[in-house]
Amino acid sequence: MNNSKKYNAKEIENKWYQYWMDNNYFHSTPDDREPYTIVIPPPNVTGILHMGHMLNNTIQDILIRRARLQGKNACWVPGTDHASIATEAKVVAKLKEQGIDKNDLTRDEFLKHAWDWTNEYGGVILEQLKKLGASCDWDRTKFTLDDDMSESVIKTFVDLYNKGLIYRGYRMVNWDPEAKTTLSDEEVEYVEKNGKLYHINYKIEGTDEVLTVATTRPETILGDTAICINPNDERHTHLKGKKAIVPICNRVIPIIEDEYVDLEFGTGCLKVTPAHDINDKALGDKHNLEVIDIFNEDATLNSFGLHYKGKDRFVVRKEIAKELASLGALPKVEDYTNKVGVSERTKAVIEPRLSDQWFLKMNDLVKPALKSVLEYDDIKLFPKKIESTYRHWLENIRDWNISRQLWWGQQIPAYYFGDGNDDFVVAENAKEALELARAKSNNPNLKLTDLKQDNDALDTWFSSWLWPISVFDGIRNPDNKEINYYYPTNDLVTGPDIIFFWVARMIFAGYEFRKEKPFSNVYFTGIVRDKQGRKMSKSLGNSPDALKLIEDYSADAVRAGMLLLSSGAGNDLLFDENKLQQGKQFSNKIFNAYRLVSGWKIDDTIAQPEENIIAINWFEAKFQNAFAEMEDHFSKYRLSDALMTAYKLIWDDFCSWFLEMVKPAYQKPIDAETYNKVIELFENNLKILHPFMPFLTEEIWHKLNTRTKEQALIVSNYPKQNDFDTQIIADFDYTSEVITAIRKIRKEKNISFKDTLELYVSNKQLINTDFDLLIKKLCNVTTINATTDAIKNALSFRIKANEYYIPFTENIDVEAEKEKMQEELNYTKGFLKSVQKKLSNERFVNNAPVKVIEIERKKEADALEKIKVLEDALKNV
RNA sequence: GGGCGAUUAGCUCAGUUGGUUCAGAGCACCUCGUUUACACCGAGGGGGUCAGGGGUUCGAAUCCCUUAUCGCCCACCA
Repeated sequence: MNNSKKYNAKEIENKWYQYWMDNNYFHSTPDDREPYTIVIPPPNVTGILHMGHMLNNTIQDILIRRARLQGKNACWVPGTDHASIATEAKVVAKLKEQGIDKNDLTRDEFLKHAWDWTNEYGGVILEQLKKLGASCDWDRTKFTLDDDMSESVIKTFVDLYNKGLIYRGYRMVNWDPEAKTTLSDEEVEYVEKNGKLYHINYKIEGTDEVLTVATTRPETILGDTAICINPNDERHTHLKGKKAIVPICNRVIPIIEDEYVDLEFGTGCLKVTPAHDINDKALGDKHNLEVIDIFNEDATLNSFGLHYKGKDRFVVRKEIAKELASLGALPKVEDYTNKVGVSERTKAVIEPRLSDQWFLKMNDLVKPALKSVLEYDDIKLFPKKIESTYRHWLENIRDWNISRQLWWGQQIPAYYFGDGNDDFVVAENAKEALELARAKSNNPNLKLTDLKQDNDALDTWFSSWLWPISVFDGIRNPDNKEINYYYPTNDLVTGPDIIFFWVARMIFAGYEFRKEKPFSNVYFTGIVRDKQGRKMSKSLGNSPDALKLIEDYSADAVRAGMLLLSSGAGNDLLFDENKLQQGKQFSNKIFNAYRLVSGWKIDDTIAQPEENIIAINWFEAKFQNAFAEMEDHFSKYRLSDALMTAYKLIWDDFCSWFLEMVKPAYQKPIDAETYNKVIELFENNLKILHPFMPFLTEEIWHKLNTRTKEQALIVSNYPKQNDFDTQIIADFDYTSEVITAIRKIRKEKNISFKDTLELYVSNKQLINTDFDLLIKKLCNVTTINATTDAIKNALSFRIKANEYYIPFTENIDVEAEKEKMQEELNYTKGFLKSVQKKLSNERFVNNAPVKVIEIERKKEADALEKIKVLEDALKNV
């Protein structure tokens, strides 16, 4: 027996993880069992474990371990994401430190650096997940840039292109000047920024008059190609048909009219810069305006910027304001806050920019995804309220810009063979492209070297949206055994922040490429915040080191602690280390329960005491009750409630009640029958706790299980759900109240536990008499006798509405007790009055259900009885 | 600007169809206790006008209206 009173997790956790791996318990291959599949939301390959990952992966591991115990073929596919823009930015930054400029490298040279980086630092997070206990099938680890994954992506692109769903277009897109790439709408976030609203005067050609427009981006005047007024604006009627002169560049531009202009905002005049604003572009298209792009790709000004050429837009903004002021063209500058779009990754301010990009048409893809979630309930979202967000996005979806001006990712499989807009083909490889190009160009002499592949890479999410299919090779080999077995997967556990980036798009991909949903349930975790409710972030320094927490508290404690913190799906959780401490204490409690049991001497010659039989029957029912409750929680994805149920079952019912009831007297042996049952019940507790705290439970399982009926807990069988005796639970609840009441009397009256008390009961029919034995054992009452009138009328403590009596011992302050009885009497009378008032209300009696009225009548009768007894007792004192 | 959600004990949260069990749980707190698993323990206990106001009903934490505060998502107002 281990003499340490404390559970030492460290060595134990490493030992068991190794043991599970050595025995291949995480590995899954298709067989005739029911599959249960989860694909991990692949973390960024260069990422490290943070609190969000811990929560998210703990939940997945709980689900997968439970399924494994249920006898399903559990398969959890791990992997990482190449995260094109984030990783490329990191690599570029690292090269810069070494004095290397990305622009000086060829694509291949750059990719070599990126791969070196990935191979060196990538995948660390997967090792960290092992520390957490994640039981992923590591043999299946995937990376979104693996050859087979990339092939699937390219095949998909070609397929969608051939279906006419992918097109190339010259559009206004979100431009990240720092990463020098476009972004999808989802990659842009809007932040409130304090800026200025500049009022700028434009001269009217041929007059001395000026008109004033307001703008937050004065540098863009150099790209102005019109001024727009509202035709209904009487202030500006005289301007119709005239022309304005842009200050500084002195370009003459038309004054156009459009009802789009808001009469209320600013001066009622709008400058139109079609190259740099999406609305202006629309106006420009409508009125056939010239498009003047004044920016380079890094948002410095180009030659249209005149003497500002080469300067950054924000520098120019300040300088041009000065110049305008000196020209007398800046009548007013006011403070102004507005929402500015920034890159989700680089935080650079986005510029709307016109360029050639690839787009995926969304309208048709959305249709089945809307129906499956919102109409057929084929895919369930937890929490359900997230469905309205989902619906809103899908109903307002716009085409997806899938091209990125990056190298780290799948290169777009479009090959150009000429300078015309349409001089390109799309194919899975260059050889196929050549054939297509020859046909399309009617030039059989085209050579491979005449083809130039598109420089752009695909959006990362264009590979991750295939994840549940591609990890089973279902794109390249749609009929393979694995995809048919594991797909659709069961549960997806992810953060709500990527519902559009990823979750919705996987649903699109599922229906488009497999004609079937990718998963049945989506569990959205909340955001992990600090105690003050702030988001955890590097800059605030409020994010604890995940690995250090595992080190300090053990993986089990961290897992349990995170879950204890957690509320339902979708709710944020406020991280508090005390909860991890609670998890650790729980580990220790269980460990000590093991120590107790393991110290018992077994004697198979002694008969099983009656009270042990009743205790066992009770706990068996109690266990089934809790187990059913847990299963119900699981069915609703209320994992923290499920854990809490197990926590209370083990700590309160098993340790505090059950073990105390069957515990043999000091240095006395325990009968073999009881002992074996205790072990079995202990093991059942370990089974239901295992998904939450896998290491501790595996450790104790092996210590307890010397009968080698099952090898390892992780692959043992979950308890069976049985009908259970609810009466015994109710009887015990009643008994425990009696026990608590007796303990309370002892405490209040300072009666030592060593002093034996006499207990009398007025109505033996009330309870299962077997429980009397437990009362005796746990309360040190020698005899339980039926009351006599003499006892009833004597001074005594009354328990449970006068059903039990303990005669006063000599040390009792009789007057104080009398006073208490009087108080209780008064309260009861008041209570009776309120009940009777209710019962005398005709409308209540006429309208309320019979059941409710009966309850009130019983309350009345009970109160009357209680009053009578109290009055009698007081009289006799 | 539009949509969604929240507000219940000191803290974090449960409360499914309005009616014993509805005012709860865990933690924290208070008191007592070192009894032969565990003080990371045991036993006992206190604590809430269910955000404010109004309404429907015999009856409301629960349904309706309204006010306040907070959060999230979406949106091109220069």
